[in-house]
Amino acid sequence: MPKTQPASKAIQMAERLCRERGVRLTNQRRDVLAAISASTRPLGAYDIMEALREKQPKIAPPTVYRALDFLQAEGLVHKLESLHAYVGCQHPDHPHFSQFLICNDCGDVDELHSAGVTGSLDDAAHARGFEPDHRTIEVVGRCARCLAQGSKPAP
Amino acid sequence: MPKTQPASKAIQMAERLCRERGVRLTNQRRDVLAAISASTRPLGAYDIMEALREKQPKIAPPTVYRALDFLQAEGLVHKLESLHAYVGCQHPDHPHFSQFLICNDCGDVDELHSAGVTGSLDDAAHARGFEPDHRTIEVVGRCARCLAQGSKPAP
DNA sequence: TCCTGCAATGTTATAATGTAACAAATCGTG
DNA sequence: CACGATTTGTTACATTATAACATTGCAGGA
Ligand SMILES: [Zn+2]
Ligand SMILES: [Zn+2]
Ligand SMILES: [Zn+2]
Ligand SMILES: [Zn+2]
Repeated sequence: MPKTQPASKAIQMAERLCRERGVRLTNQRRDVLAAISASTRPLGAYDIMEALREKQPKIAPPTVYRALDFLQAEGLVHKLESLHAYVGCQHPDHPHFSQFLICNDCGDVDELHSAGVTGSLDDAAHARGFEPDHRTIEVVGRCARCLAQGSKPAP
Repeated sequence: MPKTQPASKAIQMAERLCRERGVRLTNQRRDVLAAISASTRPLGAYDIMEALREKQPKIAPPTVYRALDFLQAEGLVHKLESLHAYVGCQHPDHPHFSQFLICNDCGDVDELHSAGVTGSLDDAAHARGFEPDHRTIEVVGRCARCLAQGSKPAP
């Protein structure tokens, strides 16, 4: 199951959340979210720019990065630090901390929300007197499907 | 305690480990490790290049990145993905998975080795049929010292 | 309605990080 | 020394991200 949520659903959800929060999901921001949501893979900022270039031939990096900043702040997309790429959040309607499973073979990304992981990490931090703010938790390996078939479907 | 290990100790340890493993800690690699170990903060690749420029005025990026690749492969340095920077490993003499606590105020980095964190993360991954290979676990927040004094000692 | 202030976007240029490709030097070994 | 393999040098370029300032668009009040 490469994607759990169709792009249109993600947009509808984002519309609703932004309305409720009194923030503006502008056309730019919606288009960037749509590009990310339409992809089965994480997209880099410049990939997104290419995707938007049809509608906006003159689009430039700051436009994309600004939209990404907004979408991240609203919890609508997450950045994968180890890939320099962005994915849509699967549960933007409630706050959460995520962990990401990134398949080395097929490139699929799975978003987890394990309370145990976050809890043990925060415990370890608190034991050093450290107060966590933002967490980056990413695991690279092989997904169930690729382990099963032992091939590399999408290089 | 910004650093637990003096630079000279880190070099000695690296010398020993590389000898035991039959790999070569060349001058380049030692110099890069020394630069990282001498710093109380994570260094970017270009920071390292600047640090080496005294001895080697003509040094270029590939030289630094190659040394970093070697040092990472040997577990002598770790990369902090969220900072695009590198730190020396505090326990290079035995294999381990690390977690990093990164202070937003003073920039200090603490390397943890919590079996609980790694265990719960691997459990969560296995529950999805995922086989972990490499883990990136970084927490940004405020360290004990900065929480205590409430100021920003080194901006 | 029209002004006005702020948020958002456009635009240009550049910074920061990282790699490809090939040549030259160096090292260990027979 | 000759050889192959590893390491380093060198040049050029690719990728990711931001600074700075101009312009546009939207909302709320006079
Ligand atoms: Zn999420
Ligand atoms: Zn896979
Ligand atoms: Zn370590
Ligand atoms: Zn601190």
